Amino acid sequence: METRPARVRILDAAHELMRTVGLARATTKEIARAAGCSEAALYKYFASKEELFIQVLHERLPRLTPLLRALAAEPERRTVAENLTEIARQAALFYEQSFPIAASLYAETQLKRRHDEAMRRMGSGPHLPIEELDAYLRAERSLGRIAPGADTFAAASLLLGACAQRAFAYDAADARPDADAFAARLVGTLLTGLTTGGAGRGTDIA
Amino acid sequence: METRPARVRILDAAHELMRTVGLARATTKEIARAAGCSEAALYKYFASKEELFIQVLHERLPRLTPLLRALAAEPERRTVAENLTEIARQAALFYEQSFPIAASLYAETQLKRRHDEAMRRMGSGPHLPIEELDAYLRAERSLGRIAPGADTFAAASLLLGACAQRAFAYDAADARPDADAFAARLVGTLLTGLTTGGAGRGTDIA
DNA sequence: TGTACATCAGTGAACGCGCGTTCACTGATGTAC
DNA sequence: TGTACATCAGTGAACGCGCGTTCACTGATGTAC
Repeated sequence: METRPARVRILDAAHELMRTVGLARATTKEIARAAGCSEAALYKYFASKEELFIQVLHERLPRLTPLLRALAAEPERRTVAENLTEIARQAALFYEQSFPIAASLYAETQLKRRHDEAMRRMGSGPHLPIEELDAYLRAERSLGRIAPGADTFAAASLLLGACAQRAFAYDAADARPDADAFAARLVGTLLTGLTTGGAGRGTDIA
Repeated sequence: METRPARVRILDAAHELMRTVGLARATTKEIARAAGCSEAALYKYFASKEELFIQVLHERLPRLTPLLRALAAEPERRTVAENLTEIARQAALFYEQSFPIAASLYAETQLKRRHDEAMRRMGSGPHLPIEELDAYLRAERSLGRIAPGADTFAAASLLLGACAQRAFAYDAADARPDADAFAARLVGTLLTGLTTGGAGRGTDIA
């Protein structure tokens, strides 16, 4: 016997189906079956199927913001390399989870536009992590822990971009790089640069 | 009066609709209307709608490979910074074009799996540009034009990741960074690193 | 040249199916007296 | 305590619609004699 409230079960079922079979095949019939209720019950909790999907996007996708804000507020608890490696690791996992669902919005331009606008009203959106990492890096620069001329926006774009791309570049090949090692290597290269030093292969960063 | 062959018109129409209204609303009726033929005509050229989409993916999406192969074969025609900036610029435009359609496959897991497998058989896929850029960078390392200890794979992931993310991070905010300036800033930061120098703000790289 | 037939690109109209959504309803629980 | 009514979470069955696909067909062009 299922004890969680029906609304929660429906959201979870929809989320799971969006991940596994994709937005297009996440039908009301399948969602109801997975949630253990009737199709009609969906409409007691959500005005429409589109409304249900919007709620899944709001309530079920993870956020990167808490970590980034926390580090920007107190950068000095750890070294720059440690902070950045933790960010990259979490970002890699974040995108791995959220990317497939976020990407599938491109198949439904109209739904995507609704979602984009809702994001904009909340001051949120997929560019936010970049801005927040940028803010963290500016804080580090003020502290003199990275070079005074460092381009913090470019660096934020590079690091988060690599983590995001990891989510989709490797699932045709199904050999995604391990998140920990990947994070360490990215940070090593980002800190040192390609022209200088021979800092080398990631594992000696941590 | 339309003179191009019907097959070409159908592929173009499907491509255009996939970009504009999305995979889910690119119906046979709309494709036929845009191509200026009947729905029945689609089935004279393609076995099914899914087959048509697969062909669009094969025949209409641009490729990054030619540029990357050419630079890997003859790196010394220009400086490393110039080569990388050109790569980043082209990659930014490449992802801007191909990303929305590629992403929408996540809504149709089954179609995506078919496409992924076709890619794998051809030895292609979204991880290929990373490998090719990696190969180019190894060539540069052999020539001594970048540091001997440089992590070429991490660098390739950073640069292309940022270009790919640019394609989707900014279309909710609809204020995408200009491709040229963005490319220059990324390369500047990637070459110098965050800890060293004060190379600064991109424009003085080109 | 004319005629009979073959080929070919393409169509209009229909088909069945699965979808999101709605409607009238039910059975369990709570409440007033 | 018993009874009459109200509320509430949820349902089975049906609805109309739009979809991908198919079928029998057409009219134009090519070809053999």
